[in-house]
Amino acid sequence: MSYLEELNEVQRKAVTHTEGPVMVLAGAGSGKTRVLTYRIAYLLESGVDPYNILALTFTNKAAREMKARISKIAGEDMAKSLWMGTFHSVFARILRFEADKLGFPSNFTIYDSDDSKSLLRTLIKEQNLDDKVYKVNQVQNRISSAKNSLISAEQYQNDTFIYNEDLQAKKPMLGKLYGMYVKRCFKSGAMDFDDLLYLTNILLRDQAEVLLKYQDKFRYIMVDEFQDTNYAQSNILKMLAARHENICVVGDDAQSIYAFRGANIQNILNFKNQYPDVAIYKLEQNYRSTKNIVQAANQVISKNKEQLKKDVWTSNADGEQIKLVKCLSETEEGSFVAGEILDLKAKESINEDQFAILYRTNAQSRALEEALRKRNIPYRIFGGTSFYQRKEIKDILAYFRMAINPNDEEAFKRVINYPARGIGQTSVDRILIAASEEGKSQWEIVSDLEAAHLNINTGIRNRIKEFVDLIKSFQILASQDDAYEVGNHIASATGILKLFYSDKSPESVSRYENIQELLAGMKEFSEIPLEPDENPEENPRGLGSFIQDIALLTDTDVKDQKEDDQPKVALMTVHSAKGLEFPYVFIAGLEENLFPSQLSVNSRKDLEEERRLFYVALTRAEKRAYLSFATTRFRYGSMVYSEPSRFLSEIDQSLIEMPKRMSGEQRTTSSSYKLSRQAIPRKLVKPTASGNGVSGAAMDQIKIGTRVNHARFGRGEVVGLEGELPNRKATVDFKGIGKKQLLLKFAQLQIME
DNA sequence: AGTATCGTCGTTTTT
DNA sequence: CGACGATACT
Repeated sequence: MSYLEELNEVQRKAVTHTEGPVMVLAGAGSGKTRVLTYRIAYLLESGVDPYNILALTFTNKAAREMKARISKIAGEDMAKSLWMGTFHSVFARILRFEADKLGFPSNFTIYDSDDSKSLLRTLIKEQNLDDKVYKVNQVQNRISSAKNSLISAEQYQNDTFIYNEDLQAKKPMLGKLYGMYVKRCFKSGAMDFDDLLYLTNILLRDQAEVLLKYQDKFRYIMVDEFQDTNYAQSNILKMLAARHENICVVGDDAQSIYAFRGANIQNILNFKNQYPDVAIYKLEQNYRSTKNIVQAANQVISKNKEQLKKDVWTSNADGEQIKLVKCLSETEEGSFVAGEILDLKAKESINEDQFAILYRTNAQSRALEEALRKRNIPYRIFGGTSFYQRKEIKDILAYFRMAINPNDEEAFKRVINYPARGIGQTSVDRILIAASEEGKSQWEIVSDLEAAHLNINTGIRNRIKEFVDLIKSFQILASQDDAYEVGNHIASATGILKLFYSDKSPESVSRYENIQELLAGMKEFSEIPLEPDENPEENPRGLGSFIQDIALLTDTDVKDQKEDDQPKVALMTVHSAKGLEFPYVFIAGLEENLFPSQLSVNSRKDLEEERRLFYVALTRAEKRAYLSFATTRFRYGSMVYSEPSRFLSEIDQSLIEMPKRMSGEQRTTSSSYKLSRQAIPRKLVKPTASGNGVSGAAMDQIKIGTRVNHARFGRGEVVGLEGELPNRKATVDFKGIGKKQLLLKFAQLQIME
């Protein structure tokens, strides 16, 4: 086991201490991933069956990378059989096995957060609630945190404390919404992200034999980024580990940055209360950064009250001072960053992939991107709208979902009249009402039209039947063929492909390309050779497996098909930079109310999380860190003045250097900047309807040759008439505009004397 | 029925 | 400012 020699003493102890509860407190850059990897390899070499090891990571990417490294040490076969993945993906897998015990189909859909929102929007409307009071995002948050705290809808509704909270917030119906939301998801055979954790808890809590089975299976449990687990997650761990207690959690309380998502820093702070005989190893030697960076980061984090004591140090060189840059605007900030990158590339031949630009909010990326683009610096943005969230992709995925689970209400909503097949809003609403009255899903209503009490005419009835037949044909294909064949068929049979192919507008071209990219991904998926443990009967390369596979992917996991090998500057939020490292790091927008965020400055707890976030940002840097702030910045469309972030003053001045500003040293003394240049709201000049429109009675007075006036097109002469009243259409030749066809009942034409 | 325009809202952060 | 949902229009 030669790799043990690559470890320092504490690392080696953490790796070889395999029995009983272990907590590894790993400072930034202290070789945490290496410890986890080697620990798993060590277990395997000690004869532990890979099937008995569960390793949970925070991102799919981390899981993939770790698997790759274990393959190298312990062999591919071993690595393949490990249960390794994110909480969500591992427990989704288990839930599929055990779905029937919860009354769910094993091919349940996973609602992403847009699907949940859409369902909530529907429910709010159905209940005739004011959507200004019941804001979808807030409702979703409330339900999400209830689930993360393992509070069921019934408990929620019966809890007077919660009810009073909601009452005070003037939202007494939240409990009811929660209950309805759960019911509708159930009826749709759908789980949202939180359900994957919540329902796993329910499953393990209520089904003793299931719990026993997985307790026995997962004899060794390892958890990465433990500081970011929430109650639902830590409770799963507690239950699973209760039998063997071979649980090893790795984390850094100083890097806990997901409290907003329910992550509870107390999980790590209290781990030793839960397991009194826990062995704690502190990895304090940083191998990543220079002394200056480590020291600056330590100074920052020391301002936090809530933390476990740790002493991060490094034997690396002192390195350079941290560069602090003041800019006048976000544009100038972008110019500085881009200019600096060009400079370093030219003078020290540093490649683009050595740089990362980090920011607090995604909205900041725009100005930075523009600056890079202007100078032709290749870059790649992580985050933002993911490939799978694009409309054209979600639409076609909705057909895939219908083929696998037609009860999926959100998918149904998307495809019932897309592409347009003449089933209008009114008919869709009637189907929805019928479904809710009869306690069925919308699919159950339309697939048995004869039985349903639907007030719709035969024309629409037939179109619905065609739709049902179409979906049924997809279902049959999906059960037999591989994902690529079915996907290809659906793309053409629905007419979606043609829709974008025939239109040559740039958006359509790009949508067409995106669909082709999706199909290429499906092809790749379908061609993966079968594993010995996969049952061909279950069509493991079919559409169902495909959509299950991609449901939990984020954009950082998606391989960009257009990716070339050209090195690129990385742009991302600090959150998505967690776990990564770069030689040169720019942290942009270090301003009060931005970093720390405006929403966090009023509470010590939130502020401490912002500080940890800054700590994470700073500790990504290996060689050099740039901190920049702008004195003015556009926000909500108007310019605001900003103060430098308080975090900047938490670093000792001796570690900081303010380099001379690059280009044109504009003086900031000009008092003209004091004048607030508030954006003046555009005055809207409403074209007032002049005179009365032509009423029903007057419509028949319009003849060919009648001279008329139109509010927008001005004066013209009627040159043609067709159709019967009240739906008569007139062709009017407008002066200087040309002929227009207008429906008389809408056009509000004024007859000229 | 489908499109253009209007109006509102928001910004953390993501599995 | 920009995205997106609601509405107004044809």
